[in-house]
Amino acid sequence: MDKLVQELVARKIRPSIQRVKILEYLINNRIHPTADQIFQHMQKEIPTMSKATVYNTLNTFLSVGLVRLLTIGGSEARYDINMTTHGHFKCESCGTVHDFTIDLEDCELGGLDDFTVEKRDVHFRGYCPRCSSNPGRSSKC
Amino acid sequence: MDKLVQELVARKIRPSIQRVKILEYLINNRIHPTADQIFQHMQKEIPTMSKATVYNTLNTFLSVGLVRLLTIGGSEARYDINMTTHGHFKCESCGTVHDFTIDLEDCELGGLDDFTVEKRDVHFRGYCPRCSSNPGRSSKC
DNA sequence: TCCCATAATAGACTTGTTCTAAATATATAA
DNA sequence: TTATATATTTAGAACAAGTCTATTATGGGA
Repeated sequence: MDKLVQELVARKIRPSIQRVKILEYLINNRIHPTADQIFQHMQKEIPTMSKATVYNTLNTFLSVGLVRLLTIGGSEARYDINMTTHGHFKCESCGTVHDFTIDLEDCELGGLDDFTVEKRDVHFRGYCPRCSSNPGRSSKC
Repeated sequence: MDKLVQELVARKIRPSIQRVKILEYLINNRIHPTADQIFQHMQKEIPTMSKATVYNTLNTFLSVGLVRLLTIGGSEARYDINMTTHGHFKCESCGTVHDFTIDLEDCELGGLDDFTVEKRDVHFRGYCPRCSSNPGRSSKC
């Protein structure tokens, strides 16, 4: 818990109970959760927490580089506390998001002369091992 | 025009006026438009066209692989009629989306054994040449 | 302890997209 | 042709994700 508080203080974020709990959830649940998943979970811990607080907190975390925002596919914003370089794979059957390693430095690129590239995202989609071997099912992995 | 009709018929899509006009727009305006941009434009050609028709048509095109859906960054779905392999760069200043070439075959990947990969998207963000050389401006490129 | 700034809350609001039911258009079979 | 079935379009309601606003709560420093 202390570690979490320090993580926030180091980034000049006041460690309110709400923020610490959300950070704790992100660290312990590396499932690239949506804001709503976080909100649902928080209701168990702090029943009075509002959705706006979840969004405020996530936006604060984003602005200091504590989490990254993923937008794979449709209408879902997902939050990832793993800030190392990696790609994301989303299963089209069960919806889970998995990390994979990728080194874009190896890649031949063309057409980006004079562009200033600041962020690189790689999103793959398809079927995870579990859904690949169980075609037809579309429940939770 | 005939070519457009054939393009649709070849994919077993009935070539209604609305569909042909939307296809024509996508082919002639390779700006990765949003549904709303398409809708705005269509109002000039077919003033009675409803937004639902724009979405219906785009979803039909998506389902037969005539366009691809891009979701770079936030709340904007964009449609791309260029189905060749390429990456997308979005300028964080002016919002335009640019294509670039990339060959993911060259890339070292790890952690995707047993995954069935069907779609690969590469999204870069940063500043386009114009905005890079005009820091501060955030209007149209 | 009292202030002041910051943060949290509830709910209204906005935006993008889908859904629904009715009207219209098109294709097919008699 | 005409009748009938099917597909498409339309307008607006419904929905969902996220933001905004006004109010209340919190917590650190004089």
